[in-house]
Amino acid sequence: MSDQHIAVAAEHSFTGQDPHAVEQNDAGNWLIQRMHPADFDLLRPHLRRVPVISGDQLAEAGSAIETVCFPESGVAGFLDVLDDGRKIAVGLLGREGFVGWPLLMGNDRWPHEVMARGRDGTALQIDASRLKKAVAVSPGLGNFLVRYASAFVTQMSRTLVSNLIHSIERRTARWLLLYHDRLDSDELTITHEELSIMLGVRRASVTEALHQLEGNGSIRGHRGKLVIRDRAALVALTCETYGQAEAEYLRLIEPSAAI
Amino acid sequence: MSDQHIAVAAEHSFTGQDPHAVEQNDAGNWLIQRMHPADFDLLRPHLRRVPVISGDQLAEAGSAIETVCFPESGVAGFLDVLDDGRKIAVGLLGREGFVGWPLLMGNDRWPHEVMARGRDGTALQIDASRLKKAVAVSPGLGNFLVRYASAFVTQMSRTLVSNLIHSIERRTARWLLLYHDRLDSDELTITHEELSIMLGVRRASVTEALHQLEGNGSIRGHRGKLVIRDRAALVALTCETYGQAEAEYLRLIEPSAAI
DNA sequence: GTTGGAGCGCACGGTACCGTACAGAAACAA
DNA sequence: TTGTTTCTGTACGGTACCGTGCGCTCCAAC
Repeated sequence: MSDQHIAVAAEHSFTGQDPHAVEQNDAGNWLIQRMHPADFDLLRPHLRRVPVISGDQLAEAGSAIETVCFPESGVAGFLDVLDDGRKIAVGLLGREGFVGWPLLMGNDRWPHEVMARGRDGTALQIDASRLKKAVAVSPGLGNFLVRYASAFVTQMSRTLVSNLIHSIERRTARWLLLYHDRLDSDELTITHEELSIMLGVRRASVTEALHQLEGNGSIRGHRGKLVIRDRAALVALTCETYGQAEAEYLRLIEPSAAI
Repeated sequence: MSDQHIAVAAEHSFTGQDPHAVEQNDAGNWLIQRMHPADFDLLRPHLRRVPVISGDQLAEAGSAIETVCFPESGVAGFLDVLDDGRKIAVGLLGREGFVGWPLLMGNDRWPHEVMARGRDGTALQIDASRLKKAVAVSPGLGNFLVRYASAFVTQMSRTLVSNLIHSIERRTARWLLLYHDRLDSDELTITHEELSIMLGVRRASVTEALHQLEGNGSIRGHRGKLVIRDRAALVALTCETYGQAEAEYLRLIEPSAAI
């Protein structure tokens, strides 16, 4: 967040460059890190590091996509918003992706609400119009970014399956893994209430599920916090709904080859 | 299917053109119809009309995308395949879309199994490599096609929500609407068994749900067939999980404007 | 220290599903 | 006709959820 922002700026001030400039090697976002350097050069003049506070609304369902951001820490929950105001989580995104993939699919409006979660941190932000121009110049960049969208859709698909066939305990295990993957710490800052929204169930059901997970030693719960103690046990509980989407991400993003 | 194929070929034989050539106006697929004529010209030499029989496997999860097809009749169910062989439906596609949208998202492998359903009919098929070349020549075509992918993802998202918050009766109503939209007739050829796969529930639960729908007069059931008698009643049952994705399709596809 | 709120534990009856199973009815083949 | 398969109706006990509500505990604010 702000402190970090200042720290990063200071770190580079001695180079004589714009102190606000973002460099590819110090970017905390995996897509920024792994994109072709020439593509990064297209984006760099327009990238700015901004603070992201847990609870921030990064996008409003139905409104125009004006800025896109590449998280460097924390997570972003994608929520489908119903007419009655209820919100159901359809996916989770962190520093491995970017908030704005619908733009790369030709959509100029947010299909979901996006909420910052997990921890306060930073993101690299760019105006949607700038990104579109860069993609027009470099089709390879567009292809690279839309491959992430493909990976996210796979995650959505697995979430759908998990919701349909698994108990709340298993679904909770899966969601904790999605969180854990995207944060640096084994200690997750999350309440039962928030998990219940993500899973689309009662808060009390989450409490019960977490007790079961505590029972077999895979997690420890404190007030507003959860500590991951046995990841393997969690993975085992998710059966096949965790891992495939993550492998798909690596397959699609790791190689810089275009289709 | 084959009969229709021959009929279409005969219809054009007197023009002196290649009897197998596909014309934009007589294509039954909405995307083919609505794409820019110049883009259609890029595809035309490589398009072929092929029969599609209900039950055909159009794609195998995990295998390479070699051909892409634009259905002219019937529907295609997208299924996530689990390690134990169980299959869960994540979406439905018909003549309004195309089987192969993952390719336009930079993915060279099928993320799902795709099964032809509903009725026998035809599709316009093209080799994936040919389509990629056409998209490389015309970015506008790529943008147009990937916008359909965006609409499909919205449908997936609503399916996820529907599975999470609605009773089997409501989810059945929604699925019947998705079918009905993509077929010409009020009479749907579908068994309880098949619906149960699509909804991820017991076959007996579907039977029960259909009886409820018959009870309020919205459908009539026969052996292997269902007749839609009151669409509005079905729509009402789906609450907000039907309609939004369909509106999104029109918003993204109707105008030929690029972003 | 007191107060207030947020987070959590727990309990109640209710119900919408589940897995399984079996038999009748319709379509089809020989 | 007879058999065979497919589709449908129905039943059973079991359970994993649900909506609701209430009270405890921790923590922060004052």
